[in-house]
Amino acid sequence: MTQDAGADAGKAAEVTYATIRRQILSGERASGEWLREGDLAAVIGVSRTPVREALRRLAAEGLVRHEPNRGVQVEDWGVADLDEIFSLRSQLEPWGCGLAATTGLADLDTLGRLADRMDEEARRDPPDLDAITELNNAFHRGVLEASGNGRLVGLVSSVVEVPLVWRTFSHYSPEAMRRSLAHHHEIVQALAAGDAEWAESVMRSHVRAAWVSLRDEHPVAGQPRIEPPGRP
Amino acid sequence: MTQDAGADAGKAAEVTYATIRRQILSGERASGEWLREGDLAAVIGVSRTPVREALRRLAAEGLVRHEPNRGVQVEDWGVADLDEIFSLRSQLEPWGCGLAATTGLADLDTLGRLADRMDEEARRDPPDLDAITELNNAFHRGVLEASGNGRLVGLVSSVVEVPLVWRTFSHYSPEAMRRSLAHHHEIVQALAAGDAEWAESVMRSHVRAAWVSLRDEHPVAGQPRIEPPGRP
DNA sequence: GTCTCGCGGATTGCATACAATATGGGGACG
DNA sequence: CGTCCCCATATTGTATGCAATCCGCGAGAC
Repeated sequence: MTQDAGADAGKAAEVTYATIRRQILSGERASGEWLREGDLAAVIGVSRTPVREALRRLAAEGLVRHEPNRGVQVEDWGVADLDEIFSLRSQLEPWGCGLAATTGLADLDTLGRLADRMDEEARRDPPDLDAITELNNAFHRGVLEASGNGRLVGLVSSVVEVPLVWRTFSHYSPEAMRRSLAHHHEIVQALAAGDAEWAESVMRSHVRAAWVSLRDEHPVAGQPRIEPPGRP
Repeated sequence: MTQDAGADAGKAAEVTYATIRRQILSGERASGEWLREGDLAAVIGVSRTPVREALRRLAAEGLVRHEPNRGVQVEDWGVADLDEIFSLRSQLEPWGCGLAATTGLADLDTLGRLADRMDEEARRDPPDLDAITELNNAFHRGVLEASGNGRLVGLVSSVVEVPLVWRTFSHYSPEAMRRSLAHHHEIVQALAAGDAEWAESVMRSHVRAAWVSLRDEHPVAGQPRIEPPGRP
């Protein structure tokens, strides 16, 4: 009864997977925490079998680490991971965004509405960061889907599904937030104009601005700051 | 007795996973084929539990498709997938190769030896395509590992692990084969010179040549040929 | 003749019982 | 007093039994 709410999908493995995944991404399960099959089974109200299945899926996605005969623990992430993730994003997302400008697949109305709704949520006091996060992820996914390359969507998703990154907006300053929201509208305009280079460029700015914002929130004393690479 | 050979690793789930994965990549399991848990368990000599675990892992990696309450079937791939895969590769691998030129992480001796051994295998009559495939994959992995971005290695691996691509060399003409082998040596030289642009450029040529070779081997009558995108 | 309903076999999904393995502490020995 | 071994315990890995679901086929009604 702990989590199932009213209408469970009839699939124990699925709700187990969704529950644990959500708990990890929200930070409810701390990095390094051991996930015992028995405990999870008892809490969620299923047997160990679907729990094992869920843990294997999460391990394949890189959210948890599976040590044979030892158990499963939540993966831990640091600034080095942030650099890996964002250097990849700043390579893939601008490219996909540029493609999306010319495929004609982009649903500009939907993307525009998502950007508008993010503006609304941001104006609330206090802003609903979870809602903004969800809208932002939907926006980025929508852009990449318009690239026409389904694997690109999956790759970027698998890379950004990390607590630090997933909750990007929790770390934004008001100014960074405003700039990010403005980028979204500019991206829609670039896509509408069918200008691949513009679209690519805005998305690159968007991603790299996020990179810097997150880096500033996660300084690691003693570790040398690695500046985002760039052309002189 | 079917597959376990002498020294099984003591882990039924692991050997099951490895067995099925190898069968799919080698083409032994055809696209669209249904993988019944019971059958696999009987053939491999384990119970259904580790089989289910292996199938879930393979599903998470995209090698098989899992339909709830129906079963698992081998994913089927076509020319469209080839285009997705190679447009991604021609974006990621050259970038990673360029990075590898300046990180100083590249083990040039090992990479050089891999390229040499591929030459040797190619000179045999007939060439051992499986051996060449293995060496080639090790070479590409080695280059990407030298980029210093571990996630890049995983991403590219997950994308190229498709039968059509995995056995790239089975479709090469002698000329394409020679050119490909020459590229490997040139990549090592570019890395040794620390010239990122050279390294990136050679890898891009290498990947795009492979793209064209594979496309020519998998023409689909009736479907319009989509030329690889390129700048004028 | 065609459409619908219901039944039977096959297969997956889940739960539970048992076996294998790692961990930590206590005691004997040097 | 320190070290090593051994066993108790917790946890994972595997096997098996049962319930739920899906698919195909055939009988019956219109």
